Amino acid sequence: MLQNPENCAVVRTVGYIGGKWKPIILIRLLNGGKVRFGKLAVQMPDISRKILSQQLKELEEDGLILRYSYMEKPPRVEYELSESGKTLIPVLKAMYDWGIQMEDPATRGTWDPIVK
Amino acid sequence: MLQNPENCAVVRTVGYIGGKWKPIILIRLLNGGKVRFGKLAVQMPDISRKILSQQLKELEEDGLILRYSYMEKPPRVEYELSESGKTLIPVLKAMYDWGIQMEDPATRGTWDPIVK
DNA sequence: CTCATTAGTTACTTATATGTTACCAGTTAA
DNA sequence: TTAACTGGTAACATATAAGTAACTAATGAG
Repeated sequence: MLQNPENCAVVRTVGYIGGKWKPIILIRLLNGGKVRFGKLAVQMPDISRKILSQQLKELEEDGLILRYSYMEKPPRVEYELSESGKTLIPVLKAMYDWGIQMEDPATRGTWDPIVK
Repeated sequence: MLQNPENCAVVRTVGYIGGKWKPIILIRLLNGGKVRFGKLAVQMPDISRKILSQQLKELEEDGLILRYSYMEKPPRVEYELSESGKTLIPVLKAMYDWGIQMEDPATRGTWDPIVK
């Protein structure tokens, strides 16, 4: 995880949810319910499956998501926000709102998975 | 800055304030007023002056802080949160509170520049 | 004259994050 | 019997972030 020499709580939070992909993964799981690995991969075309797998494993190790693996062939694995992960919702909301404010109107995207 | 292929607002926010040092710098400037470069350097013993300088420049280029350079020798430079930077306060607060929740009690630090 | 002062920069090195490609296993359908 | 399905992993390559050491310039103090 991100180094944190001064043991700053904000840096710690960045370590848990920062980076290029973790916010997107978390937002995909925000609406609740289990989501399959393959569905996440389809929803995020630009992330490689290796990185997706790696990020999911880190989120699971950090206790933010739960992983359900069914012993079937072909395999089926589902992910879901944990109780601890749900406490992130107001944090993600604050970061999301601020990021919207800072968005260049000319480059404005339509990507808005936080719908409610 | 951090790549953001899906143009996600949360990732954008991480790009502005993420990393190992930016949260700490911003928190140091939260209480308002101008702070000299050297004072920041003393308050953050583990950051090299080169990196501190670089991070301050990025924050300034992003419009989050203001830089006042007085033409004196030896030089004097002061930094201050901009109006745009002040809009970060609720975001940092949310991230700070969450980070405190996640802190391992055994490793609990005493570092708490958000005093009020 | 010489040294300390301040806020940097330049060149170079190391660490961390992210990415590409190829490969695997057990079952079902063609 | 051959291919497709799924959720990975291993080996390798690159990109970004962070760190180190040496150096600069104008003035004042000793």
